[in-house]
Amino acid sequence: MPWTDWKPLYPKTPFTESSLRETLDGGQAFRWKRIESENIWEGIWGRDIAQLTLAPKGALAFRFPEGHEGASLSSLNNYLLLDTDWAQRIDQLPWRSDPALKAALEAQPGLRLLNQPFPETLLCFLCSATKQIPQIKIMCENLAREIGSPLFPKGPHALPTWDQLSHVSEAFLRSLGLGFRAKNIKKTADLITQSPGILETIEALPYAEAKAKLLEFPGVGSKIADCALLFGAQKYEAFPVDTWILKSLRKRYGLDGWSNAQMERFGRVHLGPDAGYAQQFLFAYERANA
DNA sequence: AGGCAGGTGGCCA
DNA sequence: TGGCCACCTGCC
Repeated sequence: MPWTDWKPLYPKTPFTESSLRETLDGGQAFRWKRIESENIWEGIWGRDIAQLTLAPKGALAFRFPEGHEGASLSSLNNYLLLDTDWAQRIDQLPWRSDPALKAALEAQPGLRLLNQPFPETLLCFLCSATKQIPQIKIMCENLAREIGSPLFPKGPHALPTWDQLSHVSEAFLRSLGLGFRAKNIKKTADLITQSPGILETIEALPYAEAKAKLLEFPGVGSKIADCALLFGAQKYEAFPVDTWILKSLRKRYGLDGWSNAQMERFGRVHLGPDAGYAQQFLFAYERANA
């Protein structure tokens, strides 16, 4: 596949090699891969595809497949949230009074959140239950290849839409390696297609109401709902509590014996309106030190 | 070979 | 609310 020439992008907050990797391939998104032996990342979101690489001074360079540049640049800018002042957001977090958070922030300078399409974020995280990142990526890849539409003739595939998912059987989803997640995805697809516009509605709702609606979908519990809202709907109050955050809060904050619900509440109360952003640092930090 | 993994939901006290 | 368990599948 021929690509255009590299062009520069200047994010308000600079990247590093490590923050680029952690942002694209650290568990927020599941469709980025590193091109062999080169420091190039290739990723697909919605109906767009791009390659990225680090440029001098924390800038990025990007390119698109030749002939498919279309509206991609504004989409890329929006996806990567290049105009967001992440340093300013970090400064608002309570790191001054929280040594554990301070250490996590300093370990991953340049880490940021992505702004992924909401419907596919929900799908990816429905796949994520009790799976590790490499396995989740394989499931997403299978879904895209077998059910999703090609981005352009002979091109790679987008993740399937919920409408496309509603047209396949649970057995077929199981054949893609989804296991018990197949039933949840199938049922969720049926519910979504029965209520046209429901995901757009949910995405536009305030955090608490959006979460309550998401919890009505089978297979979507508190953690998956928070991931979909944080990574796919820019609800930064969302504080997904997974096994890593559980470990982090137990070990570094001394919250032994707390329930997941209590942990969630602690995160949102202690870390504030950008709790989800802080969560991403704690998550990366805990995983790096595993 | 058997246990465990970015969880959820059902059941029981 | 809290504890316990089944649930697919693949990897260590």
